[in-house]
Amino acid sequence: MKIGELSRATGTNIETIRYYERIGLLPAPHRTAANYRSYGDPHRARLTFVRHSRDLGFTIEEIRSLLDLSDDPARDCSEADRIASRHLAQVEEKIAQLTLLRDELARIVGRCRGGVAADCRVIEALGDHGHCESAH
Amino acid sequence: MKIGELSRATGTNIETIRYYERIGLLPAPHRTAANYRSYGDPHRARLTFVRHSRDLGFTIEEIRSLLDLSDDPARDCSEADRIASRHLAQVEEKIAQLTLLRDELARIVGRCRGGVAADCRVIEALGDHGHCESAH
DNA sequence: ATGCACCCTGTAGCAACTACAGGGTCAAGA
DNA sequence: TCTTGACCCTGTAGTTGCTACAGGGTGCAT
Repeated sequence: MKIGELSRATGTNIETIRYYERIGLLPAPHRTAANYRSYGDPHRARLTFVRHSRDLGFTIEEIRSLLDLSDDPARDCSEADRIASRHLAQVEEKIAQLTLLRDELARIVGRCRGGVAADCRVIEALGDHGHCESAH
Repeated sequence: MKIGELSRATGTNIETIRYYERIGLLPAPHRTAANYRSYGDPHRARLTFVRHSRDLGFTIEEIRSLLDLSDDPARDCSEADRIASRHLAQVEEKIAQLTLLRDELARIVGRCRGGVAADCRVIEALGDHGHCESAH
């Protein structure tokens, strides 16, 4: 299939597909006589893997490691588990951070009573960390 | 005070301070005879505002708007409230997204039973969105 | 006078794309 | 046959919010 079809089949921007090829995440496909890229099912599967992993927040480098792993079926699976577990921990930490941040923001937003900027509690709170209830 | 002192006083990297000046977020300070930047308390307050807002996840452009607002004390505070509320909504959406993602990751990680990559459930799950329980 | 901490400008790098500019290819319709 | 339009190509530059140099100047203490 041509790049446009692969793009539609995987929900990936054409520029992004070419970008993945350039950084070596996807192998260079065959070319037609007109120099068009021509993909097969293995390419589609690999790109699906990449997109799904990106959707789950894995970095390109993590995905590279995971792909290396799946390219070599004899290798130990524990590395994949380690990468995914570390990522899970990072996501959990991010959630915790954002939750603190949300609480702080909610407190700030809740203080607005209208009026002019000179008396604005939102602006005041942003200018003074001392108003905050938690570290962030 | 010199840039190093301002840096220590606000916990901001020196390069970042110069960057903020370059993009017009902080006004250019006076210079000493030796061409050193020389800051006063208003600069420090403004930088504190910026850093605090960044810590809370506001973008540079949002901060620019908030600063414009606080520079003009006669203006209506509702715009500040609107910016902060919208940001709060974004943070809440991000938390919701990450929570879905965490659940998906936890499911994937939980499936690893060791063994070789050929049988790896982690890698299998990444390659096939069909295993997922929710959209992401 | 010499070492050292500090300051200056300007540019390039990071992640992970995205958006052109400027061109080539191909099939369908007038 | 010509032309229109959709598609493809390469290469480069932009995005966000910094961070990290390189290569130089300044100021104070020993």
